[in-house]
Amino acid sequence: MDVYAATSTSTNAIDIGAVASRAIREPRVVVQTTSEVDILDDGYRWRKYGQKVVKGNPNPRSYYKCTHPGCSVRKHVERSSHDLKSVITTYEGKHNHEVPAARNSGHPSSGSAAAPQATNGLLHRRPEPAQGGGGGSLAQFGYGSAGHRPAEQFGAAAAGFSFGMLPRSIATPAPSPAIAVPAMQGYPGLVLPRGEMKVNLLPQSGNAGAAASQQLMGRLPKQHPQM
DNA sequence: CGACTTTGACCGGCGC
DNA sequence: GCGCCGGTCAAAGTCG
Repeated sequence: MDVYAATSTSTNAIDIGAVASRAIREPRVVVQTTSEVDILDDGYRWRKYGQKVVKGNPNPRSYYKCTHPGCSVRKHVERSSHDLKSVITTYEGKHNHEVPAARNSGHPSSGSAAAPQATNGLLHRRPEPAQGGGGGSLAQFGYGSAGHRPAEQFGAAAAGFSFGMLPRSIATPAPSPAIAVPAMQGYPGLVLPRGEMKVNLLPQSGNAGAAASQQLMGRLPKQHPQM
């Protein structure tokens, strides 16, 4: 269970697939992160609008909406039932605005702004310690679209999405281990706080969505042989 | 005072 | 046709 966490080689995996289960035209990005806290601030402002306990998972799933006017991006956050350290965040839609400069990263120059803990994204009230028991951060991205232009759309989505947990402004100078994925060099916005990141581009574009999800979930309990 | 979280109820879709 | 489940809304309450 704590294999990847213990190895200090926290890994973020990104799975990009097309979820064809639904004819949604909004890009869907699933980010799986290993973290003590379930609030990963990606730089955007979110308003929680609901929480529900879904079947198959004792942990409640939270629903968030981007508070920016005109931006209808939604985000679902739920903790893995098998691994309490795993937090699965699902983004739906893409932001049509810049990240509000005011969160934890207003002034990259100051340096302190991108403090390691802030990187993790603690919101106002959340006394919980970030990454207490050796949480690396394993993030897994699953990308679903209508099923057309997988890679292409991914790029668009990723870019428009900023895709990361951090505004690209501090992506570079951040003293904390914010790493841009080499494989994702095409997407400057793609950054994750601490940990490495692995990108798995699922070649399919037809309907591996379900498969991808399944795979995504399936690999939770069992770790990757490589990680 | 404003912004945001919380919680229960309500609605729509799907499966049996 | 009924029941279950996931998702969203809206009102109240809390915190900064």
